[in-house]
Amino acid sequence: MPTTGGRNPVMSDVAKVAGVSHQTVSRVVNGHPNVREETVARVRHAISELGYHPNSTARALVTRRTNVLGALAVDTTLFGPSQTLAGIEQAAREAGYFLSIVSADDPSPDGVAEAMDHLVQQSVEGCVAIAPQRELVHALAALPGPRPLVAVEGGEGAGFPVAGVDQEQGARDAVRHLLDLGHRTVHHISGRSDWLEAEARVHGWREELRAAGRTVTEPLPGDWSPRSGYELGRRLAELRAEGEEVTAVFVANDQMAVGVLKALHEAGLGVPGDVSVVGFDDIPEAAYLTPALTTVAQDFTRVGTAALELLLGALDAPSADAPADRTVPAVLRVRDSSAPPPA
Amino acid sequence: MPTTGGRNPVMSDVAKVAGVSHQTVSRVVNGHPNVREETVARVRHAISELGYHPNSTARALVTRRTNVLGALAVDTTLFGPSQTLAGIEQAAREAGYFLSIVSADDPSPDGVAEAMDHLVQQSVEGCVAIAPQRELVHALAALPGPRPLVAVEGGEGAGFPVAGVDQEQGARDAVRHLLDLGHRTVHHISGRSDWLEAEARVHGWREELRAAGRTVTEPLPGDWSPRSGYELGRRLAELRAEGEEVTAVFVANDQMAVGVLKALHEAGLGVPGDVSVVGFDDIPEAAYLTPALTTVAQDFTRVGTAALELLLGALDAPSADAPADRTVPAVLRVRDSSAPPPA
DNA sequence: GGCAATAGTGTTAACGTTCACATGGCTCCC
DNA sequence: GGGAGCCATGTGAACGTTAACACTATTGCC
Repeated sequence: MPTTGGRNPVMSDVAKVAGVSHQTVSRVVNGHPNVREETVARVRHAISELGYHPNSTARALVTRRTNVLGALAVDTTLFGPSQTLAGIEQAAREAGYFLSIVSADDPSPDGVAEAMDHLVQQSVEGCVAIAPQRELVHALAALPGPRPLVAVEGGEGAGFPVAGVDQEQGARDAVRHLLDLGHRTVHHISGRSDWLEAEARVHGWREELRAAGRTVTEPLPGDWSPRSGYELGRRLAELRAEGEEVTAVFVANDQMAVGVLKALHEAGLGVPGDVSVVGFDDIPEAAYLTPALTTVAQDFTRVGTAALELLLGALDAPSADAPADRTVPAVLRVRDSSAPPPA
Repeated sequence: MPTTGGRNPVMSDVAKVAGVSHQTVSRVVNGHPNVREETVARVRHAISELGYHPNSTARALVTRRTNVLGALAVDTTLFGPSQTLAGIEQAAREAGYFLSIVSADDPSPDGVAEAMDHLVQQSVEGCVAIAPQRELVHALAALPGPRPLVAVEGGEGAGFPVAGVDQEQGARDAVRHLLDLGHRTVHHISGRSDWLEAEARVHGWREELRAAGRTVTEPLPGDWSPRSGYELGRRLAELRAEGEEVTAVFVANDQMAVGVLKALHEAGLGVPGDVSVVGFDDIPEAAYLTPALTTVAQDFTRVGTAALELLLGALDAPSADAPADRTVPAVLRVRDSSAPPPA
């Protein structure tokens, strides 16, 4: 049993054992065609005997390909981003890439710059950024960060391809559903105003109401948290107590919807008897809330996969052609929290 | 303005511009002390003029340090793992390491082997594995994967250090809280039986009841999902209808607790009036459920940080001394879903 | 004033791969 | 029978960095 004296075995060790040149070992390792079958076998044997595995660093140095992609993540405490990240990881691995992640808790230009610098230092070949905030997208576009870059939920016109769910269509579907049930208008509790998704949902909601010629109320500004949902749910109950017609509310995410349900319940309002509630995201708990929440599902895994496809496309064709975007449809899941308005 | 003709600038380009040797550039880049201040300035200027940044691959090749740590993640759809991952990432970055993640959707030996191989190929310097399942821990221990390795929530005796929350203490606190309220015994809805955390919570629950001399009922086996919580919640209601004394239930995670609340509500049982419910995890929604859920909070970020500290320790002192573990306390958060039993 | 230590810099050789090219030996075909 | 072409293999030079050592001034000290 040959050994390499404590040292990790390298190609020339294998070569010596197999009685060939290091180059032939390289050919075997990389599946090059023109190697005699018997030689391949001898090299393979030497490899397993020594426990050799190729040094990716040396390979990367000479090929100028690190095989590493970067991912910028924000707020992975939220359901969406963490799911998307999982989708990206899976797709990256399938494509034979490694994925290095860095999170920017802080969407300020400085925070993003630091995070991106971390990726550049690592010589990533490309990067996908989960960039739900307007400020972050701008910081990203201005920065000399890693390229190519694709964004998730980044909004158009940023100068790089974007993959995301059709937020506006999802919002319109939610509103249409409520109008179809007979509600005269739909209130809205919105997400953090600096998030593009929040904005798109507000826009979809408003446009669908406008198209139907309904009253458009002022959206109640939340911050995605259950707490803010709870507070705005109370506000909604107050409005109703003051005589405003509040029979349906479209809440910008499920976490806030949880808070809304609690607030309405505490105010003695039945859901969906008095008020219908529709959320967004379809978190795993949604179907098991009381009442089961009608919501708009986003296929985050598909978004992650789509983002990676865009990135791989950009890597294959480094031409500076117009960035094509990829949009995944949102789908409404009707459950028990929406019903016709009280008679 | 000097350029390098399309090529990425390398050290010798900087050296030429600054009128020094490449070695001096290296010294400046690495903050070596013995360089004249004026030279440093000249080199720095050349660096920014050329937009040079050091090639991490070449550096890694010669120093034999990749500066990359690996993380094996399972089921990042769950709240705990995704939070922990975020904690690990943050700690890794602060320590100057890159983090490469790989997820094993499949805890079988093959799936783990493949995931680990991916990390080995990348020459990670160490690895932290989020290994909540018994099978996974064993696969990990048997595998010739990356070393050093630390596990999160892996249970002891696996042969590598483990960081985790004190599940058993958390479970005992939950049970004690319910007993203190006056309940004669506490039922338990458990997590997936192949998860070590599930087992530890069952154990803590059982021991606390035993220590108090109370009846220990058969745990109802769930799978962490809201759906299973719902189904077992119905089962619980049935048991009660059949005359069994069911006044308190300790549910192994909050997601299942959501389902339990729904099932009890549908069965016409009040929480906490008829039945008290205590969860585990303290997901963001917990405080805004109806009623606000009493639960046991886990500080996942701290667990991630602790795991990374263990890993860094192992990297510094590669001696094969006994692996020390790190345990983070769980803390009970009393809210509205627990109260004294009905009179 | 001389000798050792030290600050500042340069030269050369690794690190472990892949790439480009060279070298034989063989087959094929006119 | 002799060159064109292919197969199987080897040789040497990259890739861009850091480590080791060598070298020259300068300083400190008796």
